[in-house]
Amino acid sequence: MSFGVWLLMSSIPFEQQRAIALVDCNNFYASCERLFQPQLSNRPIVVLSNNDGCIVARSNEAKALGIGMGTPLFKVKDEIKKYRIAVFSSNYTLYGDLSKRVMDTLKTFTPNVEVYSIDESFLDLAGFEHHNLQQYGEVMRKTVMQWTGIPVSIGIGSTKTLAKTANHLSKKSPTHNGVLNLNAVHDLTAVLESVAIQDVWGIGRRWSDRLHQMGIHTARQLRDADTNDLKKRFNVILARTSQELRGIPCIELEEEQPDRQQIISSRSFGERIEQIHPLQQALSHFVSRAAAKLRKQHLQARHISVFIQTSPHSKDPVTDPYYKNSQSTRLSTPSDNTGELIQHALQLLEQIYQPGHRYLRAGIMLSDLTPYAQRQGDLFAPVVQKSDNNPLMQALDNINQKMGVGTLRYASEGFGGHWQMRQSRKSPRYTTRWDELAVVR
DNA sequence: TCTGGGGTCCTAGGACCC
DNA sequence: TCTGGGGTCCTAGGACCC
Repeated sequence: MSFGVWLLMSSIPFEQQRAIALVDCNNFYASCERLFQPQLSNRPIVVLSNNDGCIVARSNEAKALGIGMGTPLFKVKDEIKKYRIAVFSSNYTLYGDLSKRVMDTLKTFTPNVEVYSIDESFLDLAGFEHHNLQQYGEVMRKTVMQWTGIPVSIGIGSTKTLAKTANHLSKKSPTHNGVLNLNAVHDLTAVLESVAIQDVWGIGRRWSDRLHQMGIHTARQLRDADTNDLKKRFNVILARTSQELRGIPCIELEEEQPDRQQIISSRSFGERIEQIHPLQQALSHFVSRAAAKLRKQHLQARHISVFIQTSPHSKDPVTDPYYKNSQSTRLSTPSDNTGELIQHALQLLEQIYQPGHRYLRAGIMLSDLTPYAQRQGDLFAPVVQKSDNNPLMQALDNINQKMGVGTLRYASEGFGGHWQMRQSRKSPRYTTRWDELAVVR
């Protein structure tokens, strides 16, 4: 951009304030479960992490009972009985499908949508200034509820961080009708003063502790802190957050999903594993899942790593010491071939496996990913057909897509051993399986 | 007894190059 | 005998997010 053009743009006196909305599904997993079991409408609900380990979602009733996010299930057993809390294993097939319905609904309100996570989207409302954004948000909210049955909250601000803040506030206070537009409030400073520093997007435990020590306790104080000082004492990320609170956009909307940089597949086991054989099966399974994901995105991996670990919560460090290790290797040429990647993974496992430990968790990571279309061959290796041209991988993916994940698999994955995770309270896949549809009498 | 999984970005420091 | 300085790439680790 030439200097003249820059001058011209920056001198436009009444530049339109940007408007970004953050739409967030309320207690998303709990809301999904409730949708198909309306008899639970006033009962507390919690949804568990993989392996039924800890609580990752709570309905408002469960929150009101003081059930904390991330609490291990066994610690709240009494409360669950006492208050008849409904408990579900996580059902990602169901949540993923309902998420897509919500996002599709939102896309009818503006074409510029960044799906930020399974239950959140940023919407660019530029060009909607002639609307009353408060009302527009309320219509959005009503429509999503009517079309999908999922309640959402909406926050609007001139940057992503302010939109996040608005969303946080809209949930806290019922007077906003689930929609809060910070662009329209009279005293933004007072509003930001009411937001605790740890509730600002991008400020986690560590940083909020350090900020408190520096005397910065609220969003307003972070907004007014010296940018260079923040950059020096923390890093540019925090400096950007401060700028965003000032209304200076530093984090752009990303409508196009960038290519993945890594794909991880890992799990805690249903039972502890000591032998190498079930570990081999589990890792083969993890590689299969990751490789399928890789092919779905038309990527190939150049780097693979394997990790295994015992429980960090072991009671006796002498008989049951904590052990974790990982090993990785660089492939001579990028691959998306499940069989080839399994071979590498199992070789890496040999290098780090130590007998005598009770392993709790293992996983693999594929990284250094490049699009298949841009692959570079190995000058000295025989030409191997991969991905799109590989009929075996194609057939594998096609069959598994039609008949269900895991229908066709590598023998090294075995047939379901102890390593498989516990999911004792999973609801049906109401919206994606014919044989699990809800029945109306 | 029982404590998730999958991502991103940034920085510091070492190896290496010219 | 005297032995620089600037740059890039890679990796590990730390912080964050949902």
